[in-house]
Amino acid sequence: MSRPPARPDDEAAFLAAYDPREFPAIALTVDIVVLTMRQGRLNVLLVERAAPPFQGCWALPGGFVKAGQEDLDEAAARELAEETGLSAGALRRVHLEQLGSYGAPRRDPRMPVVSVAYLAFAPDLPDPRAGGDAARAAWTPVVGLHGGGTGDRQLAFDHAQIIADGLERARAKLEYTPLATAFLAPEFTVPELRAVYEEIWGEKLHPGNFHRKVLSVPGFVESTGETAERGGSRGGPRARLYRAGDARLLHPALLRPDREEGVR
Amino acid sequence: MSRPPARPDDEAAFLAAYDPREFPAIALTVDIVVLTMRQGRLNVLLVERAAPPFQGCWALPGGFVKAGQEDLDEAAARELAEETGLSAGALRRVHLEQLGSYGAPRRDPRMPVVSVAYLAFAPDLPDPRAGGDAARAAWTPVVGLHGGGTGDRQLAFDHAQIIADGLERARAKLEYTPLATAFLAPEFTVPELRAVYEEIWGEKLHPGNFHRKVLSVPGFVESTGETAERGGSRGGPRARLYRAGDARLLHPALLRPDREEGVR
DNA sequence: GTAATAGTGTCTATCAGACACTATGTC
DNA sequence: GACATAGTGTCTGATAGACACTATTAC
Repeated sequence: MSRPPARPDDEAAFLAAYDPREFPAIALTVDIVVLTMRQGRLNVLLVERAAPPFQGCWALPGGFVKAGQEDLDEAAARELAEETGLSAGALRRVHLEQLGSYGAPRRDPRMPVVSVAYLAFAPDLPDPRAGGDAARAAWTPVVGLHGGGTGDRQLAFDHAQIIADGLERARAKLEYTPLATAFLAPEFTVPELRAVYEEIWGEKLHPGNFHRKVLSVPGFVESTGETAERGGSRGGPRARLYRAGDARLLHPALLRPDREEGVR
Repeated sequence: MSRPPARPDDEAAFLAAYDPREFPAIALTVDIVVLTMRQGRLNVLLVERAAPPFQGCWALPGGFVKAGQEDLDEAAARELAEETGLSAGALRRVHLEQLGSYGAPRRDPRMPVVSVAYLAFAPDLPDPRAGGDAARAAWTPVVGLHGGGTGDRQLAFDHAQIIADGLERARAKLEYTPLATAFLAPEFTVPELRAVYEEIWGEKLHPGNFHRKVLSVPGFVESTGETAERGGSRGGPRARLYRAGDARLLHPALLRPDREEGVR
């Protein structure tokens, strides 16, 4: 596709037609819902805000987009690297995708700010480091986070909604993609994979049927020929080890149980 | 969720920390992929640009977001109404959802512009009206549009990619939602519904199996008790009429045939 | 009449899920 | 030894798709 070069005339014409009252200054940020599994529980990365607004509240990691210097995906990857302190190599094992954009008129009390939210699936990562305008950064268990219970950390802006949307996207993605493996080490067992599904879907799955199903989907996992060092935490034989396969979509998909309810 | 009111201090502090070189001015637009069925073919709404850049090229309808005055969804609905000339009532029958955001560094040669793309499914609509910076507006058959063939209209910016992403989203949505009915009149026949699937998926479906499948999915369609005025265009009995049901998701889903290929 | 279509019946291969069972580990 | 777990076998009900068939309509 050919693209005409920028000409000063164009920009001048554009700026002349630009009415600041109709199009006031707007800021663009990326915010990232980074999900990981720690001790078998789903965690999300949060930072404590050191400055107003929402000072002292917890928020998603993120920052302003360097307009014109980076693509949105690059901005998200940059913020992710900055907030987690991950090397470029470790980042390659993290799945990152765009979740959606949020632009309610007064979601930021200072000025119009539109946030492009991203969703990341990561294996167990080291503790994050605080930095920039964050007082602290911490992995936070997802359970109860969006329920509004008394123990909840108060979330800034509309980040509770963004997290809820990210969790729903994650639940759906496990159905038809092999991305559950992104939460695990490069080599993993089928019971470990099942634990990821059970934690994110919030439901116990049948061990035998799950095992057979995973192995029957072409390209989901491939055997390493090895077995785990130890058996299950409470006994049982040592499980076989697998790597992620080359499939990008699961056929047939692993469907969540129950979904008859809540469909209407 | 409590939200502190905007305080002048906050804004001043923010602007003081704002480095224009690091965060140059950025503009935000919404662009809409409006899909409809006309004479049995899938069409997308395009406008011809009357001003540089890409003067004379065709582009998606859209415009600048009125920052701080409207949500992104509202901006998309407003642009859709402006470009199609639809009444508020007619707009209620149009499905509108966010598709994704596009922010490659020099996608607009004038200045950094991030576009929040939306996807709309509409029944057969009247001819659009041109307006604003559009010389013309026209429904354009989708076939061959993204193939880069000789007959293609040259598309501005990255709109060819946005349309391709919208089409892929549409294909997926037909699988697990009843949104194919959004392309049809309030009352429709099963063969008409099948024609929508065949056109968007680009595959012929088995008439008998499709018919039984649609009626077996709870809440997909509900009978009106009436039958169509005429039989098929080339003969056959008159089909029964249905309305869209109350399901928001299809269970079980209507899966596309073939997908074994291209999965890896 | 001819040909195409709407809709139903039927058969088969596949799949999801329930249940049973053995072998192998932890404690 | 007690008990939980990994993995396999088997059965059943649901489903997708192929095929056949009848009735109805346009031309």
